[in-house]
Amino acid sequence: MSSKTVLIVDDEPAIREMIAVALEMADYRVLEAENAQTGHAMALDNKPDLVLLDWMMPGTSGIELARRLKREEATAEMPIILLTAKGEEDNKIQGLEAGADDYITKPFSPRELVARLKAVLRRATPAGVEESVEVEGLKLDPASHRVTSHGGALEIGPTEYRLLQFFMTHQERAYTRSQLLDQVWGGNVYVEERTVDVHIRRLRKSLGETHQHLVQTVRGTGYRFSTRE
Amino acid sequence: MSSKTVLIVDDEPAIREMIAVALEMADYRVLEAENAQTGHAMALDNKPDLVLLDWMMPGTSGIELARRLKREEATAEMPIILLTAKGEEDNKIQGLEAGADDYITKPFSPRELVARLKAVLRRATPAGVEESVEVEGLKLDPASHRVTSHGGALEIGPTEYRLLQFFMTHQERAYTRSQLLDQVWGGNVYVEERTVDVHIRRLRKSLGETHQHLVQTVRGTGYRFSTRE
DNA sequence: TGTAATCGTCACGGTTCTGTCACGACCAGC
DNA sequence: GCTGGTCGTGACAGAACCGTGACGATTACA
Repeated sequence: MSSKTVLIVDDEPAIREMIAVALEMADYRVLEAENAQTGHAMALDNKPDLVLLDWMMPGTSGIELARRLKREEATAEMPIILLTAKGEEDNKIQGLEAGADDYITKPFSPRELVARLKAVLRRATPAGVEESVEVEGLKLDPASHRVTSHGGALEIGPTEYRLLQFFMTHQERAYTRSQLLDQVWGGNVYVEERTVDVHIRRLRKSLGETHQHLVQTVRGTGYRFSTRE
Repeated sequence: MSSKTVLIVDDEPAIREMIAVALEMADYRVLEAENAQTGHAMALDNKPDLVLLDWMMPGTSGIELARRLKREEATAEMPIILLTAKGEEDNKIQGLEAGADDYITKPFSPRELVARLKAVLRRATPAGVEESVEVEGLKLDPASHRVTSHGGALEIGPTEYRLLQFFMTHQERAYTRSQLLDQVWGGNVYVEERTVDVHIRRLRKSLGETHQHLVQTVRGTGYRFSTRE
């Protein structure tokens, strides 16, 4: 699960900093902008997964920026959370009408912020429907998150599951350890290449005698999933 | 099409009468209550198809009653239309947040009332009443709001009930904590993901030895309801 | 108003998973 | 047979993950 990017647009550095720290601790990537103009530009350039917008800012206000973002094709789907000072509750409806997805009143706790942000992101990212794959009686079903061999369930760990899923959807092609780390582990983790070997081993073990042969070593290169040979 | 029942809750007899006449002419069955307490009781007893609720009433207010009705399982699905005096427009959002389905400002014409009432009813009644589900002797019956194990009643809390209902109508599929929060708790609540674990625990406890195995942990992902394995 | 039920959160501990290492088997070319 | 490189394998410590009991807060109900 790759971490999401959040753009913070607020004119007060202290607030930005506070939010940034909270979000980074929760494993989000953070971008900052100190006014609506640069915020707008960054939203276009970096395509963040969510925008945190201060209501009151010198120059273009947050709500105005929200309207603009919602109006433009490229950013219309981008979830927006408005930040507002206490006592401006009445503006809530205005904010929501401008297209904001949620609305947080200052002061707020970092916990609350992260929780609501998660909730908004959850709503915004519809679950993808993945098809199940089957090969020689070996079946992987993403919906139930299950691997079966001729109907019987297979014991398989999380990483082995992802590895197998990748292989079954990318058959007949050899991948280097490096490529597998990218695809299965996710781009920015530092892991020894040999670690792949260990998980290949574990995957083979999980697959058992019946299906071991599907995971093939390509000496000098890496591994391959194939029914042939 | 059998005629629908509408419950009117308003402290002014004249208004009740006016509405009642309009509705009866449009072939609705009408129930009347003059305060929130009896309104609440009648909503439970008579299960009207829709509730017309005056905002301002002596004692418990209409909006408060709306909140209660939405909170209780038995009446949560019941559509609510709030009636309010002119000039209280600002409260609109409050009303909608309390769970009201529509909002009519006095004074209104009988024609308008009936029209909007029809619209709400149309939206609110999707095809099909909820059917009871049974699996391996475990039965959940939405009508009676009961869970039984081979006929014997099971102690189960509200949240556990909703969780079980969701699971039983979505078997064989793994859900992340996040998805469960969306589906069972409702989109915009801000709750820790681990809270799901706790309710899973409570659900398992309620299900007892006999049915525990149906609620399965999918390590690294979430949970699943399944009869297999 | 007090009591019971329910809820969300936390902290602790057991279990499982993960990444790394070390050792040895295997392979190709000399 | 020797050699350098590659891969399989078992072991292990730390991290991640999940189950569980307890607690305070809120709400329902008498």
